[in-house]
Amino acid sequence: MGDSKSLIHELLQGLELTRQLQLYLNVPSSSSNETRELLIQQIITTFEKALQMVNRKGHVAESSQQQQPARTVGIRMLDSPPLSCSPKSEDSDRDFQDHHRNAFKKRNTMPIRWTKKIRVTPGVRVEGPLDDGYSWRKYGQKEILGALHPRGYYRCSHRNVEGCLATKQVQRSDEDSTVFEITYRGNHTCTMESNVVALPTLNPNENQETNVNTNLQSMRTGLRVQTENLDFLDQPFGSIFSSPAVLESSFVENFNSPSANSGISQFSMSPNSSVFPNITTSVANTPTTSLEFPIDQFEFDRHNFTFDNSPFF
DNA sequence: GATATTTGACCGGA
DNA sequence: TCCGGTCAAATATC
Repeated sequence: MGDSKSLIHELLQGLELTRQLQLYLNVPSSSSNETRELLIQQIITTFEKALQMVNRKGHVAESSQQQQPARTVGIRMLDSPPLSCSPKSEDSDRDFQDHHRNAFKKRNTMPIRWTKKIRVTPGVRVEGPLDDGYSWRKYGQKEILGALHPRGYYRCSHRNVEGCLATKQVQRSDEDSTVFEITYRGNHTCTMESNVVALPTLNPNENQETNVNTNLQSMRTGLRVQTENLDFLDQPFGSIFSSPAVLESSFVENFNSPSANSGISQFSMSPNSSVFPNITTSVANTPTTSLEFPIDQFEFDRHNFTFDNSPFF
């Protein structure tokens, strides 16, 4: 029963992605090129998932008594960009807005959730604002049982203005204190483009480094990548593309330097210290990133930095 | 004064 | 009942 629904959902998602791709084929720009590739990737992934479901269904039918190992697809999705986001989720978001007060008092069970890991390595200072392009406001911090470090809770700054319900949680890894795990929840429904640093690509496998580098260079040159055409970001699948391919820094300051606030953020981050250039950028619209970090180097953990969804799933 | 952060209290799912 | 997630008042910063 649930499998059939999921299957239909995946197929519908593939259909929707295909339509979006069709739209993007009419948008001649470099950023949309990357978006197209991303869409293609998503479409492939979606149909792979659908096939997996079909296979699993068949397998279950063949041996109905055999226990399935904890829904591997579902687990994957938990840590993935919100491909699990369904057409239904738009209604869900609306519901959240209608009843957001009640809804957010409850444990956030939003299915749109994905995690990434970021390693912060002391040593080399790189300057520049590097966040996920959104403005976050911290609304809570909590000690987590069994965790050495508290978990920070952030919500989109535009929540009040536009009712954007995106949230994220940031927690420092117990095993490696230089690693932060960031869990994103919900889609950004805000249209504050000024805060959106282009995140057009999301290939977590081979392009991650290049993409981030590209984004950094875009920021470095003061370019702002147009997001006007990324209307689908507000759509159920949107967060797939708004998911942070770029590492953010806002959490670091809250864990390391809660007071410094210069308006210029300076920090380092590179998958390879020799790859990433130093960056200095003013980020007036991203107050949470406008800090000078004590952390000298901000480094992609190329092994840990993952959407855990290779390739997305 | 406006805005952001901190932190203790509360709520509710598991 | 526990504990993660959120609220909201107090506080800090600009």
